Amino acid sequence: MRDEVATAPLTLKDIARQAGVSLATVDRVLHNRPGVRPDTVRRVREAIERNSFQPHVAAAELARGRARRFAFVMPSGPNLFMQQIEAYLGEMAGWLAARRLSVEMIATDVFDANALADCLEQLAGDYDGVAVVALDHPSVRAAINDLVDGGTEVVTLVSDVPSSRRHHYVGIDNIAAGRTAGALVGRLVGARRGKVAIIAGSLALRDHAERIFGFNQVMASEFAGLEVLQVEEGRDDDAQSEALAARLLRDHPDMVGLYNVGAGTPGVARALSESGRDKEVIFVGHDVTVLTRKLLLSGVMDAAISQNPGHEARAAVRVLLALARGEPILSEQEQIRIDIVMRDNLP
Amino acid sequence: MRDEVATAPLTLKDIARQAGVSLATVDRVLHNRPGVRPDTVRRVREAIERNSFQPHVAAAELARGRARRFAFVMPSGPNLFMQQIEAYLGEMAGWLAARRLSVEMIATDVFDANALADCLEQLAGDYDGVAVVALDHPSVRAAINDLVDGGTEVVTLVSDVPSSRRHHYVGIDNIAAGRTAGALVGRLVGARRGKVAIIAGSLALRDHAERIFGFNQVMASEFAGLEVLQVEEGRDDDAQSEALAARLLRDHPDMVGLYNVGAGTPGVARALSESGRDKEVIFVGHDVTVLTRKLLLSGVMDAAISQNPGHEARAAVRVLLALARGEPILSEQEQIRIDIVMRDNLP
DNA sequence: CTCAAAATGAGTTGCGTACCTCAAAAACCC
DNA sequence: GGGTTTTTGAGGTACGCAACTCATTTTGAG
Repeated sequence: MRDEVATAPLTLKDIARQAGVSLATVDRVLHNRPGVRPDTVRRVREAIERNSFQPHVAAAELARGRARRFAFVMPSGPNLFMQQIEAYLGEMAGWLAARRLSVEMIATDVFDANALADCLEQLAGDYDGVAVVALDHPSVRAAINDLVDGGTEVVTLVSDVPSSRRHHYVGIDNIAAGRTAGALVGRLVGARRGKVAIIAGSLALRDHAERIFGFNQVMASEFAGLEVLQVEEGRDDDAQSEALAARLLRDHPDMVGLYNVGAGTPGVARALSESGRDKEVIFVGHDVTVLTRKLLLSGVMDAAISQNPGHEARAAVRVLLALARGEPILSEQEQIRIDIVMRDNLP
Repeated sequence: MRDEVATAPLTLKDIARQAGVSLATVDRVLHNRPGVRPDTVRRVREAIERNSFQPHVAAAELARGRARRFAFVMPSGPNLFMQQIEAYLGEMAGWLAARRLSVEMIATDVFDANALADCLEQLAGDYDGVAVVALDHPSVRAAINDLVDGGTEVVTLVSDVPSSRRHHYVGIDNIAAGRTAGALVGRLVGARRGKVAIIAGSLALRDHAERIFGFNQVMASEFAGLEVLQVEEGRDDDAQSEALAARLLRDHPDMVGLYNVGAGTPGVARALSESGRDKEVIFVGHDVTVLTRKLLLSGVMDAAISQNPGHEARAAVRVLLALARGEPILSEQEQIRIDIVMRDNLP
């Protein structure tokens, strides 16, 4: 009992013969070159459809000659998550080399919209594709659109600019991530009542704001017994976050839940441990790093919401490559899932 | 501030020149063909190392000519999970065709070790790679080893045969999955006390047994307040599982948790809903399907442990392809994660 | 009908590798 | 030293497509 799923041993020559035209004409149609009558275009297209012909990527890749260059535009500074993405790109080095792809990292101040926009503008023409950890700002949007118009493939990474004409967004739905965090805190707190604190990096960051929105949504609709405190901003900094958490714990002896929206998790965890209340306060944060790993294992942290950075790095490269080649994107594959990571399913 | 990650514009001709030999000799070394002095082999290898040369996959693929054939050996019968895998392979049709890969589905009775072994033996020589939902049995192990010896790449899918010489296992760690389920049930039950029931497909299935093992491990060590009932076997069947669940609910009014290890989740859910105790009994099962999706959304089901079937299908194909090409495997990419899926992070 | 413009055919070259043949050179044996 | 075997070189062909040239045919406008 065998069931064929896919085959395609045809070549362009076969298509040309079937369409009753020459190879040159098929080539013109395939690459949208001018000088072909609409009727002829139709005949060729039909022959391609009829045989569900797919150009042999290996042959196409070999024939085009020049290598492809991709750029990853990422925030400068000691950001662990970004370092991880870079590390994962490094692991792909062999894969990239075998496909004659080069990936270059470009660091900019991601909080400065104009600097980011300038940086993007400078890339025009030099790269076949750009992945950018974007900032949703008019000048960045314009820069992205300019790149797209110039023929560069653009994907946004981690943080989206939905209003731009970027070809793809590689990252999670942050509202859903916040909802997930909320549901976890609420459910793990259980029947107890008390207060829930939120520490974010900055409310000006789109992803943080969205997470908080989702978190509050769930808390309001499903966990009426829990009172959500005003959001505190820790600037994604360990020391600041620790101080904030310590103060919150002191001021609210009835705190039962704590959600850290951005970075600074180690600091928050320290405050929690030193208060001696790490077992009673449910603590949920984001991203699995060496540090959060330990916190999950020791039980200080109850769950981490994670967007797999390795997956994001690879997905960005794959999407850029598929776009550049004109291949369809396997959307299910490239979609970044919201991972709930607890002690027993640590990757 | 730019930082190169990977490049490789060299060709075999460059390697030949650097090593002071001809293209033919480089070719001989690269493909382990005989007739080259050890010293010459070393020189060529060094030149390859020194330049971290990577053959251009597109060129290699084009040159080898013939297409590759892969076989997926899967259980016959109306298994939703397997249908999903097949569906995802269908979605890859374009991707496969563009690479001149063919994937064929072969159905067998996966519970009959000898039938499975026979089926595998018949594939020898016809396929470049085989992915098999295996059964851990001596004759299956022998069949897998025979395939490997015959030069066929073999990966086990979903269910492993660790003692065989298969090249790779695409699936999750089922003990960890069971542990995760246990931790979820225990934590979501919260401070309450009572009984926890387990319904499995069959204790003879390796993956089910492992999940139960992990589940019990966690319950024993961390949730002493919960009494785990004896495992019931529902044969992965909806009706049987429903009857079992109904009986368990009747016999144990103090049941607070329910873990369904295999299929049959809709049946269990029906029993739970009809008992009117779906809100108080924490229900954790496996896999996200159209049906479990609804159950998660309605709240009957509290969490699903999921191994992404789309990921498994694609990973199996990618691994087989990488093995056939002699490329390294991106292990982090191909590792199947244990997904915790709750209402708010439904994919 | 004429002539220019548009459309098409026929052909070439090259991409980097696999795989093959045959001859020449080197190494080895006695 | 001669003869044999092993090792190496040189070269060719093929893979399927991209990208190009140039000649030829077809089309449409006037």
